[in-house]
Amino acid sequence: MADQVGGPAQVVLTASVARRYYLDGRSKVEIAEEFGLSRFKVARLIDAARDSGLVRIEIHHQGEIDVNLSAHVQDRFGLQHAIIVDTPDDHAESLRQHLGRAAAELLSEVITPRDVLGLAWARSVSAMAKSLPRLPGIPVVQLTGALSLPNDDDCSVDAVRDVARASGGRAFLFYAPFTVPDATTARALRQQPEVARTFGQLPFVTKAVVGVGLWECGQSTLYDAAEECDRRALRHLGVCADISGVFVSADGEAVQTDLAERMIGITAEQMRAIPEVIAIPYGTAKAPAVRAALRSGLVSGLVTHTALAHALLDNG
Amino acid sequence: MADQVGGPAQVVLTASVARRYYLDGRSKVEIAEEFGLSRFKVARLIDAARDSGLVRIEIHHQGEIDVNLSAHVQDRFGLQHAIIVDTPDDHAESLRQHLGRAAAELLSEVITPRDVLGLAWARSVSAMAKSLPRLPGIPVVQLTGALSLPNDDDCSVDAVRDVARASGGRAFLFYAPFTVPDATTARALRQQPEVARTFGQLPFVTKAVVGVGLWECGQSTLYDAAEECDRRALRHLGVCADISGVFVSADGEAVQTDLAERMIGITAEQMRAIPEVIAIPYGTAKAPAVRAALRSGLVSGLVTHTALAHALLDNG
DNA sequence: ACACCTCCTGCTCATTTGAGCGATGACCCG
DNA sequence: CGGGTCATCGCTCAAATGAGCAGGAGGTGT
Repeated sequence: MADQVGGPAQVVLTASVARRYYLDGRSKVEIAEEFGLSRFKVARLIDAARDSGLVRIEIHHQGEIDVNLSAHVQDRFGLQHAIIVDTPDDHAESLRQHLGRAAAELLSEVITPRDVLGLAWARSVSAMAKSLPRLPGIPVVQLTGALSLPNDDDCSVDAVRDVARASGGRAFLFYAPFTVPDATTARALRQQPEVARTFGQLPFVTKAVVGVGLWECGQSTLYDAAEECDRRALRHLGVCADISGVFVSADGEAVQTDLAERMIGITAEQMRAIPEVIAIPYGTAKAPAVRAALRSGLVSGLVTHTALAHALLDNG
Repeated sequence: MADQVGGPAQVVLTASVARRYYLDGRSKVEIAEEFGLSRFKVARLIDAARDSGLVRIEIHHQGEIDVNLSAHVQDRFGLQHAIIVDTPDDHAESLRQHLGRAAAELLSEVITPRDVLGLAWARSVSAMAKSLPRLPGIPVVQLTGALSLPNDDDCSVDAVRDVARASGGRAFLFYAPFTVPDATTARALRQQPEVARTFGQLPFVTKAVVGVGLWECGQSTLYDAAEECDRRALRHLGVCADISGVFVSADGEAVQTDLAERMIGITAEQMRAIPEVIAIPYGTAKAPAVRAALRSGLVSGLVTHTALAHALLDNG
């Protein structure tokens, strides 16, 4: 990379040749004829131009997406898709909107008319649904029950309905909470026609969008909604992340929990059967949970922001 | 050039492929295998990456030389060599030093042991001589007589002697003024052994370095040294530039003058016979003279600064 | 539903390109 | 001056590449 091209005449000649080759798209043979050189000489000049740094090649997208980081993350974690949105902004609301839009673009790009779409409960999923443009007429399946938030403005049922409406496909949805007080109630709820019908579609789901939570206060809506004893119990079981209700440990293993029996939602096995699961996490604090989710192999697509991506890579 | 690559997944894929191709130097076949694509698809992705501006290729030298401008000037005026030094600085003294150094580098690059070097009188030539490193042992020939400047610190004789000493070759030099009061004296001087011997070498000179002056007050040492009647006479003859004593009009034609008979220096024909003549002009005011000199075909190499180069191109 | 239409994909063949090789020439040191 | 050393140059052959073409999928407008 040291500037070892030669004297100034050599530098100018090298630059001219490199310009013709890289910018004007001429072949080396043409250039050789034009400059009265052998094509080998031209090739060596071009090599020298690259080695010396005279020719600088940059890959940079002028949109919101950090392509280099995206590719790096995708490569590092063996993902089918990774979209890293470059936004300095770290307000949760704004972040969610940006990621939602990016995820919507990604989804509408990868979805085909033969897909069956699954949507889990998450604010980021709702944000995505809001930005989603026209989709082919595909079935949309609700993956989890609903969780009420203090300032509740979205819920998965809306998202499923909205997306199904936008696509013109069938909507498999149900009205039930994500968690219930006891396993019996959960079993009963699962027997309900709408729930059973919806969960019966799970094996056919080919693409899903989920959220990821870190099993800590304020980092998972499920955690925040759980009783203290469940919080502690799951922590003791080594739960690190919840992927829209599927619990995994820091090393990516699915964790069996009592809480799961009291939940109305997709299981780890069912999620693993889905060919492509896209997660939309945000906030650097969630890095350990996202790492766990990626290690688990349950998640094959990631839409997030630069800060979290860096956090993932720094200690990944 | 519009960003028409597709959705975010497409963008990331395109960027990954482009990175492998341009930065990692992989072949398209390798990339196709790695990504599970056809090599045609890879080629199209790479084309798209270039067209969309995702891949940006810049050619920029991190030294003093503006390679793009140099190439442009060289191309525009059909020169063998053009070196444009990028210096914001426009103090004549400093400019001369920079250009002198660049010209010295150029000369030491293009000179071969079989060359015969001619040096004209000019401050820039002296500046070059000062920066000139070791040269092969070649003969050095003085092309013109000397002109005394008010604050005289250099003269061509010194330059010739210095260069010859540095190269270890023979020095053909003489001590005579550039201009004398009458043609008879000039003829007599040309008969002098040293002068005759030196001028006898002119047909063998293969490379020469000269200065360029604009035939106006303060833009040519020859003009400044001339009598008012000569100044006017030459202006009426359409003289635009003097190339170390060779007068040319704005359209590049050599101009026959009375003054030439009273000068001890190289003629237009002799200069035209030299395969490579390098000029080292500076100062934007001289642009018309440099254009004339380039048009004349007498000068085939140019070493100058960005401002003058731009001035040349703006109205070239 | 049907035909059309456009875009996308992958093929073939001719050209371009890269890696390695021997020859030539310059340089260095005795 | 002469031998050794090194870099540079252009060639050969095989792989890589680009241009043009035909088939097919998906979308669209009656």
